[in-house]
Amino acid sequence: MARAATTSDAFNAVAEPRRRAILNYIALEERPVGEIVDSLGLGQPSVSKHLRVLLRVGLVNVRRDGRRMLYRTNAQAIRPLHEWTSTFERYWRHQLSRVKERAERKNNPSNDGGPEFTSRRKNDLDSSKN
Amino acid sequence: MARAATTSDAFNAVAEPRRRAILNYIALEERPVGEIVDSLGLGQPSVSKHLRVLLRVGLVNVRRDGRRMLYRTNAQAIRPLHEWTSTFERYWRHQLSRVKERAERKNNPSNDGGPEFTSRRKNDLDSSKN
DNA sequence: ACATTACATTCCCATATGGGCATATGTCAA
DNA sequence: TTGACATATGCCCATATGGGAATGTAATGT
Repeated sequence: MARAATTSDAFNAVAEPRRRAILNYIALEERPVGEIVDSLGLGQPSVSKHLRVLLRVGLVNVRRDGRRMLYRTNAQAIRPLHEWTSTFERYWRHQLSRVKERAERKNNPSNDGGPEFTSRRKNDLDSSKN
Repeated sequence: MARAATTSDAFNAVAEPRRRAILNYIALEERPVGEIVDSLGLGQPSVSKHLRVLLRVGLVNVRRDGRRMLYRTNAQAIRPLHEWTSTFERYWRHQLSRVKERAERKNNPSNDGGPEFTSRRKNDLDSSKN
């Protein structure tokens, strides 16, 4: 099998740089396809296809206005991604503090008995199934 | 051209469900490849390949321990994703409040003169280049 | 040096895209 | 109804994967 279909979820949808660009562009206000095409300098069919993908995963909403289709980012659909990344927040904080300690130790060579930080040993944390 | 290479950035890397699973699994503590294989029920070559991708974009770190390779999630590399999703936080909050208003209006039919929320009109916000 | 363990790579193949072009659709203006 | 606009789709092609099997490689034990 190949990669999971791009249309399957928000994670795949935002993996495309242009789709992120589109989401950023229409986050504030709904816009017709043509404006997106002009602003981002992409082909019209290309933009329509990207919008279709974004629509499928719920990342954008559409509304018809005459012959134009007004798209707008549906920010709520981005929450799952935000939440997933948030679960790592505590980790990068720990890691940052360790980096900080190392830096300080370097400036002040006196051994302050701080914890080790480079190449952690095993068993310093519970390893039961995530 | 086809999709941008998966190895190009964190967004593409985490688009793969298994890679996210791996990141979750080794977020707390470094683990040898074999353990990841057993725990996630994936093929060994497959896991090695995913780890290689994650390593390239900096989402994991490695350390050799005898014949084993201990991988661990480098949470900091996830910050960019977290920050990107955060830029939409204010939007989904607005959207949520609008949904809330609609719900309240529905329960209390008296027109409170609140703002429109369904199908916004054009020009209600500056539309200059993002 | 040889067998074993733990991973990393390489090959091959089916499939998912993404872009550009041409064309089908839907809508509004005469 | 005909013509012009604004989008959406279909088609074709080059390319990027991802998985599984087989094989290469590094490190350990005897």
